[in-house]
Amino acid sequence: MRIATWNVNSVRQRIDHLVTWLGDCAPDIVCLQEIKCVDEAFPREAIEALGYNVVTHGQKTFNGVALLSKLPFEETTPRLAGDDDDVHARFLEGVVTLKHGVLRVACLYLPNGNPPETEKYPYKLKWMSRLLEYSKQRLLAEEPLVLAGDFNVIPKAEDVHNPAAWVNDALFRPATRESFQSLLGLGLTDALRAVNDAPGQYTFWDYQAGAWQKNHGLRIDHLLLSPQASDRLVDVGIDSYVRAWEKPSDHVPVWIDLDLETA
DNA sequence: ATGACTACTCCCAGTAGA
Repeated sequence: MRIATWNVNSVRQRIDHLVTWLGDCAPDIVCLQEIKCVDEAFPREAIEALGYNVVTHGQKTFNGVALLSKLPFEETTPRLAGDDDDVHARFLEGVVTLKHGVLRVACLYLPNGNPPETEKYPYKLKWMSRLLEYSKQRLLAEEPLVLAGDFNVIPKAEDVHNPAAWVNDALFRPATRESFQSLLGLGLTDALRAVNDAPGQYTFWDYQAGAWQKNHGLRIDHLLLSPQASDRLVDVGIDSYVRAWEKPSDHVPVWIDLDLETA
């Protein structure tokens, strides 16, 4: 069972890349972020033609998330609980049936939070505390659970080329990193770090200033696993090669292989 | 470094991203 996450930075701009990569990677479930379109504008036919079920939670211009799955969805739920006034399309949960029980996958696009002296940063921290509460509740079920997406969090200094330049950035501020650590404190496992402790495992390179060519990247796209999922973790990969394609997203796909039997 | 890219939008200069 391969589960992937990718911030595509506009699915309509990236549909050719997405179709090619789906063929290369052959994931069973995919979490997409920043689709940047309403549900009706999502290019679902091209993806359904590859055998995927498609569920979107879109928004005009900004944000927007989608789930693709070769297994049928038992249920899908948009929006993260805890703030009825939050209209950003940043969260979509899907449940699929396994041979024994279910697998729950939450696709998330966590707020960026910059500039940190504006209301954007408190919004980010509140969103993270809502995610913490969601995770606490879901972990009580003791089921395979995957939180996958663009977290906009640099967890540690080894996850950014020049950490000193990022100390006051919303992606790397102490309060941001502490909130991410509290997720791990609940018993969630950072999948990449479970198999690879090397520095520089980047998932994002800015478009500006030759960041890709200089390998000035960030690790901000993550898959967090409940104990029932991390027990089944076999492999993790970062498909950084797509960043070298023409007109790429600034993020690249990250995937995990879980040894789970399907029905 | 006032910067750099890319994508969006009541169409095109302003906003957002990270």
